[in-house]
Amino acid sequence: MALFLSTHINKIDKKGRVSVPAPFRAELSEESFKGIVLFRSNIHQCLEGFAWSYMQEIGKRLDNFDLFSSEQDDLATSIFGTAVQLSMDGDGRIILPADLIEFCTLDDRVSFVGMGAKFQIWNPESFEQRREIARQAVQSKGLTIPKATGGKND
Amino acid sequence: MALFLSTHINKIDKKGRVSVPAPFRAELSEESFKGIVLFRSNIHQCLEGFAWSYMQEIGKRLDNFDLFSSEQDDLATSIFGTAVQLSMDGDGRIILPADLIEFCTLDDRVSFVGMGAKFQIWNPESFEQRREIARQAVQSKGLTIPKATGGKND
DNA sequence: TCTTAACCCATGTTATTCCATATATATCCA
DNA sequence: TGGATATATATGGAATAACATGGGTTAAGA
Repeated sequence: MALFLSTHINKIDKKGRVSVPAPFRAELSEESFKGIVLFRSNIHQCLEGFAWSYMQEIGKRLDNFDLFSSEQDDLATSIFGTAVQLSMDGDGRIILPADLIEFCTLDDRVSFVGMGAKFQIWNPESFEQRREIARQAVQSKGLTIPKATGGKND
Repeated sequence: MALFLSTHINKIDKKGRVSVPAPFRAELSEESFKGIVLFRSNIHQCLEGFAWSYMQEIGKRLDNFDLFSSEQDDLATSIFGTAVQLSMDGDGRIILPADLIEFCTLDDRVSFVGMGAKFQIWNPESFEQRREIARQAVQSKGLTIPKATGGKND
């Protein structure tokens, strides 16, 4: 499984292109589709990015719902219907669609934030505030990572 | 299996032709029949679109009902009875039959909405409302993607 | 004959590919 | 250790290809 780490800030050129950070590209190199899948976060004013195989996994799980059930329909609409698949050029760049740039009010620079299996794309200034809020939440609530459960992924 | 992603808005020309989005065409390229199957949604004012091979999957699932049961009969009628098989021209366009255009009150533009294994065809304005309703349903009902269950697809 | 669908080609726009360069990091040799 | 040389990365721009769309022409069917 891909593991995205650290925060990288890159520039958007006037054609809307951004370099995907090289360490992220390395994580994606084993994928059959060498590109990323983005969609709007429901919580923050940012984008969530995944590897293609992760979307296939979600697709399989959605198959566990009855076809045409309202649950399946709602989830598929809000997940697959709003996702965008972006391929990379030979230099590891993607083109951010205008509506997504607008959604997270990006200017000329973006932060790629590693979140483990996924990553987020932020306006660098917005992310600095978000980082501080997250840090305080972890501290005040005493949040910790749950222990391994011996599940299927071990 | 084909995986349809994202929402693409295309135009209907005065001859009734619409381009199937190129990424969708790519997903269909491995099919023996390079075209799509459409039928009326039972839930929404939209069309359900599938690759030919997935119609066979639907047939299999219908077998889980008792043959001659009223449920089986109703579903088979509304799905297979109304389905139309549309082939694409050399430029990847289909011609939407007039009764289907009327059913989802399409004007001059259509939204192709990726839903994973299937896709939907909407009037773009109607779909924007539908998208928002789906988003709220996912949030308010707390819908999540189920964990893999070790079913037949693993 | 008239209508409709299939086929072919043209065009503007957008995305992709290719190449060039600057900067930073890593490597190597003295 | 220090300096010179490679390598990787990010970024900019130009050439090329793909795509959606429009129109015309032919073939088929009622």
